[in-house]
Amino acid sequence: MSRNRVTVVDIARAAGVSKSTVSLVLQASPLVNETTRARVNATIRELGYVYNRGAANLRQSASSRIIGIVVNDLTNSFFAELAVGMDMVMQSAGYVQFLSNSGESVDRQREVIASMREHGISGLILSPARGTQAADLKPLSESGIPVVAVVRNVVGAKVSTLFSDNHTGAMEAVHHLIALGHRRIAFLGGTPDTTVFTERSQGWRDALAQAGLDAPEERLIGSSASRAGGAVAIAQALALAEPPTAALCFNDAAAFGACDGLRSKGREPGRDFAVVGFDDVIEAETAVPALTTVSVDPQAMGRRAAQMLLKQINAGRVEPEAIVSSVRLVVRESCGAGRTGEEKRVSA
Amino acid sequence: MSRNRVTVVDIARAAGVSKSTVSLVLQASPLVNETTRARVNATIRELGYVYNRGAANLRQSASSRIIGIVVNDLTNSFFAELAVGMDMVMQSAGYVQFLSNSGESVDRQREVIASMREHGISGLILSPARGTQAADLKPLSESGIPVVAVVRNVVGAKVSTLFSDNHTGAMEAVHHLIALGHRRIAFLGGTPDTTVFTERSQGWRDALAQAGLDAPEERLIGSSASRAGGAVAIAQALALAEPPTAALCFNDAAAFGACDGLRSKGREPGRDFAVVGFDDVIEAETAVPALTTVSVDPQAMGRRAAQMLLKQINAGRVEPEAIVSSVRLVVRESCGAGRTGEEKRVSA
DNA sequence: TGACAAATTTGGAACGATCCAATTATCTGG
DNA sequence: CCAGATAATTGGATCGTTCCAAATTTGTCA
Repeated sequence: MSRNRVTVVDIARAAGVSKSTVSLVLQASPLVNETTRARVNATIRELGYVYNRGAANLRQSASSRIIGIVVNDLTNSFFAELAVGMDMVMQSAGYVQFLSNSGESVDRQREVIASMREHGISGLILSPARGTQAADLKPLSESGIPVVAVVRNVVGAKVSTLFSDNHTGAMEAVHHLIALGHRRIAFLGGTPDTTVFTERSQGWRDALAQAGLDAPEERLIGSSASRAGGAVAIAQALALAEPPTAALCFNDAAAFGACDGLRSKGREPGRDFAVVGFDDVIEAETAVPALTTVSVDPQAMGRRAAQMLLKQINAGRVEPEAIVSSVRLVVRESCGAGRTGEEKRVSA
Repeated sequence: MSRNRVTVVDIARAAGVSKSTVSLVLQASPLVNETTRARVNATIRELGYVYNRGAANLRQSASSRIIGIVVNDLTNSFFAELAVGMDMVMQSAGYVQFLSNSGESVDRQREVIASMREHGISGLILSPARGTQAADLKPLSESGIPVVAVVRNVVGAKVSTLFSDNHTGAMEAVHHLIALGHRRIAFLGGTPDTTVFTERSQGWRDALAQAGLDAPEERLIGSSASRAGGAVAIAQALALAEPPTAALCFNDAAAFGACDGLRSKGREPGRDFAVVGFDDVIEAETAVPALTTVSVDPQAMGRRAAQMLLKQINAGRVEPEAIVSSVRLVVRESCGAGRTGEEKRVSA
């Protein structure tokens, strides 16, 4: 067994003060005399004392300085960047995170959240697995633990939310493609069971309708929201009687897959077919051709979500707010618009 | 404030037993009578009791069931997959992880580890930031907390290690390129300040030497280990007086970048130039062309690291072991070898 | 029925920090 | 040199659980 740990009492004894004084020093209280503080701090270093946050958290007042983050797929770089953004903010706020992957399983998500709760998280950021019910989050909000839902919605849950403006983003992208002269524009990738899909595909439909163009359902081709899924979807699109000449993809991964699929059919994305993605993950900028995409800036979104949560934790009371973060179309090469040059610095 | 939480005492009162009995029920002790157990469990559910692990951990015996994971770059999918593998094992072992990003900063790494220690982790898996000293891990091992270093080494530290067999993997890749008829083979990407780089580049050198071929230093072109870095490196390689016809890249990200760079110079990877990566991240299989790469299987490596750590935690004493996990060359399209067909299922 | 064993249950003292009220040391000005 | 204020320090109770030794209930058998 590890040797018995050093506690405040040990420090107190060694420094010749009471444990109360040591506690005050630990909290950097102004009440304690400078020389005493120095002596205690020296002893702390000398004995290799490690603060035991668990013990401190026992008093019902204090916050645990732990938050939970649950995402559905860390291997998707969108979520990885989201997590990194959260990590940054939390780290500098002196928090530490439990970070887990639900892998789209509500059961695992439930287990993980329960476990985090036992460990005393003071807040949770959740990118809900498909099929998450409001009831799954009920216990959290009932015990006053703030929750921020990101990316996807949980209908009926009284939690804060942070989504990107999917509808507007999709519309902008489609408008851009129309302006470039395209008339048959497809929507590729994604599964229809998320609000994100609904919003993005509706944006596609609405933009086309606004321009007086057709949005036949055969041009809305779902698939898994991955690189592989994008490849499958583009193949299906090209096989149509009236194949599209451009596509808005559900996300960047699907867009990359669409580019792959085009190449394997001997077509060059950006020249023979316009591809637009959604999210603006890091590789979008350096890929060849650089991906035109609707920038969601997942890292910034992560930071924002973390700030929302911290605000609620500090406020001490749960006051759900709903924020829709705006998006902007970043025009690069894959849509066939003139390359701006500004994006070329990397490969130069 | 949140309403005052439900404790064992509340359960005890409501169920008409003592808190000790409730505690026994919580630990599923066989000592307690069946009917009593049922009654207590019912009360627990009824009152919405949440176990307070922090309080339990106060008794010096118990393990916290928390481990820490620190990686240097979560946005790199190699590390994301590594983390997911660990998450899987930890989740089913009933553990929960603190997961943080050091972003290659030893200072942040130190802070994060210190914070995790205050929260009472019972083990740590670390993919060390560049420049990590053995002294940084000393306090951990001294207090008996097992540490597993993955991917990179920390010289002089008494911790368990899990690396991939970088030297052999690099040699295999180069042998393959030689067998395909290449004579001028470059090594692209990566920075020389990690053991991983040393091992992989040495494998490149040794394989060439074994075949009686030259390994001039000008063909060893370092750069950041990223997509952008790979693009820079290949540009430099093509500008040489005697440009190489093939390259082993430091990792898959650099290899993708090299492909990008080739294309922007009008050369098709796999046809005009052979590219081999290292790691075998998920996209390697679905990219076009599919990337020939040395498979490290990061997710499996993550699972293995987690198992090593759990073993040590359960053993109760720190007994460092060093494991080198074997790698294998996965031949796909980017090296110009005939496509096997087996890899084509996705885009079909 | 009583003696003894086995099965259950139970107070109370930990664990390591915080916080309050109370105490002691130090300073100030008349 | 002392009253009164201020500064600094300090016991002890407390948080929610576990664990031990001891107490109580139940069961068995002569």
